[in-house]
Amino acid sequence: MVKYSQHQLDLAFGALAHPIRRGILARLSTGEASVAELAKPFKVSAPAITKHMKILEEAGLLSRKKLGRVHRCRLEERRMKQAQEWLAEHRKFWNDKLDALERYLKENP
Amino acid sequence: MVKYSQHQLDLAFGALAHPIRRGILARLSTGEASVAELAKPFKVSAPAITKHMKILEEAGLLSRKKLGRVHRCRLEERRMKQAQEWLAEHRKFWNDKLDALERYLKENP
DNA sequence: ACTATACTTAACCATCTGGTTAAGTATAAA
DNA sequence: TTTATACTTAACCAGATGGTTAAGTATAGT
Repeated sequence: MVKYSQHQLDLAFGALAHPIRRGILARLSTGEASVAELAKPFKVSAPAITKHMKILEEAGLLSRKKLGRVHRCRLEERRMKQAQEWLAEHRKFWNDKLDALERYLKENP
Repeated sequence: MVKYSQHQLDLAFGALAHPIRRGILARLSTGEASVAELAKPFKVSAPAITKHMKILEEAGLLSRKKLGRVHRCRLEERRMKQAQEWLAEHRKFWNDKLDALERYLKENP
């Protein structure tokens, strides 16, 4: 069952594969922000942030509009949800296994 | 709140960012398999599969033991769960937004 | 008009990814 | 013992990632 474009999932998971980009997404999950605000916690150059933004944007996880010279950024929840759902599709199996694993670990500490 | 090594998450999400590797994981979620069995659905060379296996293994998503000349592969549920949980940590926010989005889309088709 | 701010683009570099073919190792089967 | 099977390693290549510095564009403030 292929619900979403494999390529979109590639881009979404690839975008999640870097701590700066996950940090940006985490920050955005609490509300919109400018590029400068998103960049603040990280000690890399501005162009490095621009590149991360581009990867997030091309993955469809983030969108923005320019207000004056400030770029107002927001999460794109739909694409984010698709990544979540790929994992969720398999969660039943994994959870079955995890339940067994956790029982085992409880009984064999 | 950083529950897991950022680096481990990098590797896990990076490993999820390729359709062949997601296919391998999906197959493994239904039970153990040999490398040849995992490779079967994909029309790439054996060394290409070896590399995908290595990426999955280094991400901690997959383990194996050698029985004779066959490598028996299985999912590593714990690491898989860590990736799931990073998303889950943010799901509350996202779901709030998604709920709002879906209400909006229902009312503004 | 000038200067500072917010951000991007260009050019460069090292490393990783994702594929190939050819060759190698270890086990099983004949 | 010879051969086939299961898989890996080596060597190569193209393209993407992730960082840098230097320079550019557009808007805002003085």
